Amino acid sequence: MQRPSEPQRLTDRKRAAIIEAAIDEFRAAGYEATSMDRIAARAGTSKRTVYNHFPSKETLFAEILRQLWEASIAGEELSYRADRPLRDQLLELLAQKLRLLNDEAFASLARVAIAAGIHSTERARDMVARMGEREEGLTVWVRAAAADGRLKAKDPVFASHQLQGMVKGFAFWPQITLGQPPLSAKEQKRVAESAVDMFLAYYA
Amino acid sequence: MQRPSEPQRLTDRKRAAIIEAAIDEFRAAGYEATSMDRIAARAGTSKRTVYNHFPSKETLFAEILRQLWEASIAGEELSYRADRPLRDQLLELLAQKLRLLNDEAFASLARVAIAAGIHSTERARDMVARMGEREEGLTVWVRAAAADGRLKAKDPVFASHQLQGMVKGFAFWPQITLGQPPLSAKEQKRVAESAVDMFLAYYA
DNA sequence: CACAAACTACACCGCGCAGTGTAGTTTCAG
DNA sequence: CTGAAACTACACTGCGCGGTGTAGTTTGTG
Repeated sequence: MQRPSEPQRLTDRKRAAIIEAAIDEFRAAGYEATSMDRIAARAGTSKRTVYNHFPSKETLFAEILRQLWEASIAGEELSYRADRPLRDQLLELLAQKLRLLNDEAFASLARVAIAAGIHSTERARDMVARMGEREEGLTVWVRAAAADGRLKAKDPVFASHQLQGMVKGFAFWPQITLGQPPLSAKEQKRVAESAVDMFLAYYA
Repeated sequence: MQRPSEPQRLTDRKRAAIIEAAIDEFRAAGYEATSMDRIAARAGTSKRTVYNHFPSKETLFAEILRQLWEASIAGEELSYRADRPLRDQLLELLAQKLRLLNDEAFASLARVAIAAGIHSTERARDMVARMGEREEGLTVWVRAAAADGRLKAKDPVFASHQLQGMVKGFAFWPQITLGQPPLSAKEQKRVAESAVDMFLAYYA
């Protein structure tokens, strides 16, 4: 028996190496500027092997996006609890969100996906659908708290987007679009607490 | 005498046509995927003429960025007034901001610039500097209001980023990265009012 | 109207890329 | 140990790109 992280079969190792190399290259240079020759070289395989695994650059790219997406949605859902303070629950929710946003795997996905989506309308459509699901965590919580009478948010989707906007403005967009460094633990705490307090000052 | 929008000299008309075509092409396909042949064709000139005006694709691209940037900073500054309600002033500030975010010229710049900056670190550095200035309008207002004792924002930069985050989460990032349609006047109003009220509930 | 400046068509170069075909070598399960 | 499956090196095609050079035409000013 072998650990799945180190596959025994040569073909699996090669495939993994190709995907890893492709992630690095696409992330560093984007879709257009990345060549299959470079990917093959970095993966330590022949170009032919790359094409034996993936029929085209487009296919390989799609697989990368799929893998990164799956890697990024490992987080578990936190559900509303009527017996706990709103502030504590929201802070936990945001902490989870910030953990995701600061995760390098997720950031890679976002950069590559956004870069790809900016130009290709159809690719952008794919993203819209997927992103929608991911936002749900916070939204359902807000909806539950509102239904419980503890938040006066008439539109949970709107309210949760407001809250997320405040966080992403510090912890996501600058890192994705301007290559800024991720937030430190201290900064994360500050951003989350301030956002939650402002949110509750208005909606509680 | 001739209107500057329709230059008389052939060479000026050609140059303008090239720039216009380049904006369209770069916006539609990004830097890498746009070819000089296509730009020339769309501009209705020969490729040689393009190269007579701009020594390289890179130069042309830089000029596009410069032009779009200048077109986008037409807005005048609104300064803090001690004799007016905070809410009214903030709403005006945000309305101005939303007007800019919804402006097609600005959106074009942002899309092209972000697409360019995502991969090239040096290009991203340029953007950081420029964007910084642009944010200043709201920040100086917050600082003034805080100095006047009407806002308890200890960190004006942080507070103004929070406010902007809420707005951009609806009116900027979805449009830039996911190709979503701009906000209607009604939606803009809602976003601005809700953001300002939340902001004041916390900081006033 | 002459003439310089600008534009055009077009051929051309070198390059790197996506993708293929082939002939030979390595891997590894039965 | 055998043999199929997988990998490798490498040569090659076709294409589009950025950029240049040239010879001839158009434009518009003095």
